[in-house]
Amino acid sequence: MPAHPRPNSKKERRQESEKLILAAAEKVFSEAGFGGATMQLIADMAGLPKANLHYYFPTKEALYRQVVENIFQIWLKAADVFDDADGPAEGIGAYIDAKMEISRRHPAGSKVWASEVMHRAPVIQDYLETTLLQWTAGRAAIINRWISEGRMDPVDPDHLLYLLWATTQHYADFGHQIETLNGGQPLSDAQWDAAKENTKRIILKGIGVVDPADSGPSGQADLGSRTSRPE
Amino acid sequence: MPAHPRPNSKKERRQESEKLILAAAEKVFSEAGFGGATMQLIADMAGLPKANLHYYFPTKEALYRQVVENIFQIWLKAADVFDDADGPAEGIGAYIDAKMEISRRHPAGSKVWASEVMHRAPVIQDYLETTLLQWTAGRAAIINRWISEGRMDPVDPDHLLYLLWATTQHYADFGHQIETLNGGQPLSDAQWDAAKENTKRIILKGIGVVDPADSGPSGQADLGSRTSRPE
DNA sequence: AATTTTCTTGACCGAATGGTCAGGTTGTGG
DNA sequence: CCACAACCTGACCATTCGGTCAAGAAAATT
Repeated sequence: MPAHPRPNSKKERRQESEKLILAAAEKVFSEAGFGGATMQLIADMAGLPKANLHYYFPTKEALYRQVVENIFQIWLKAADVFDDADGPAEGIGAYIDAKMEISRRHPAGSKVWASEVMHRAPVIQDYLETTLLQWTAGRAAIINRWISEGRMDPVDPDHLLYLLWATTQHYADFGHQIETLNGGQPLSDAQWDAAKENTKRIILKGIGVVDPADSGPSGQADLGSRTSRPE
Repeated sequence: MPAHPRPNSKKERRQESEKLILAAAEKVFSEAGFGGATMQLIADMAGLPKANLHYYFPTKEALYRQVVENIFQIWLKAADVFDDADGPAEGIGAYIDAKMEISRRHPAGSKVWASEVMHRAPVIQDYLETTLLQWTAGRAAIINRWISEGRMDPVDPDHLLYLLWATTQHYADFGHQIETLNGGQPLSDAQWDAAKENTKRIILKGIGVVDPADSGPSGQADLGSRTSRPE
């Protein structure tokens, strides 16, 4: 038992290999879909022989499942900003920011998740029925409380959540389409900020949130707004 | 030359067969993705021998391309309501209705389209760069005109379109997730109406559209469905 | 050093896939 | 009725796929 974990300890190497494989798998699955992805392609992208993949992940499905579960965790974690908020302006605004950031930083994972759900969630249906169902109910309760407190319009919480999910996820899943319509260029930092601000402004105004701290100066469409980065 | 085209004329049978195959293909592609779909599966679902598929569509890709192009046409056609409108309330409202209806009536096609774009549009990239680009520019011009006329807030037209696409498409692509969160039941007619009304109300209000003719029953959101789960 | 455990990998396998083709059937125009 | 074209399909093929395995290499443990 080494007092100082050397850079090449057994466990570390295992974790590094798994991480390497998972990263390659996420990319390949996102680009080709589960059916179109091949273990050979993933192996090549990870720079490992195919048989080595099967040492760490016994089957293609096991590897895929791990990729999906990883992105699901990231997805759920973005909810923290929702819970810790004092009101709808802060909570929903920060949630939009957080989910937009996920679309920006994890486009591959977002696509894998979208693909999984689109194909009737063959491997994470249980998560949908348990974790996600509870999560949604909890957030709907928060929204309903805000509504009853008169801090926002009476909207259906479920459909509001769908609206948030759809809009933010769109920037990842349809990123290629957006890029094409943007002259073939990926969105710049300023454009990402503009996307966030536009989305937040429209939705927050749309649900009747009037927060002096966030209502913006006279509703300009200008993209000079700054972005708050939660840690 | 038969004066009256009999029900089994050559051309009619051909069109019927193609239609049958395309319907089966759309379903299989949407459920399994391009890579996961097999010609055998499509053949079984169409009730035809596999070799027959290859008579009408030489390759899997040709069949897939046809499916994608078909849904793209439906997609584009929904734009008509946008063009014919007198103002943002009518135009955008009707566009949301039309696209929601597509998500409802053509969920399989919508998923195929989403999947195609998600995978970097391998077969319809040219459509994105030509038809869709022009379409988008034209609608952005309309929106900008409405803005300059003071009929809505100054929002970025592109991001507004993304918001519309995302929200409406979500009800098809993530229909399975919505269904799971709805207690495993598909959305009822009333729930679809609620989804439409919620979406329209939030977005139209969010972009500052105030049209007395379209502000719904009794101005303030009466919104029949507080909870979307029927008891 | 000896031994046990963990890791690595080229070679291989049965199954499935997209696609082909030859030969047969059916409809059609003359 | 004939001849031609269009249509249909069971059998077949080359390739690729996910997965296995045995034999070795590299650590960890004793």
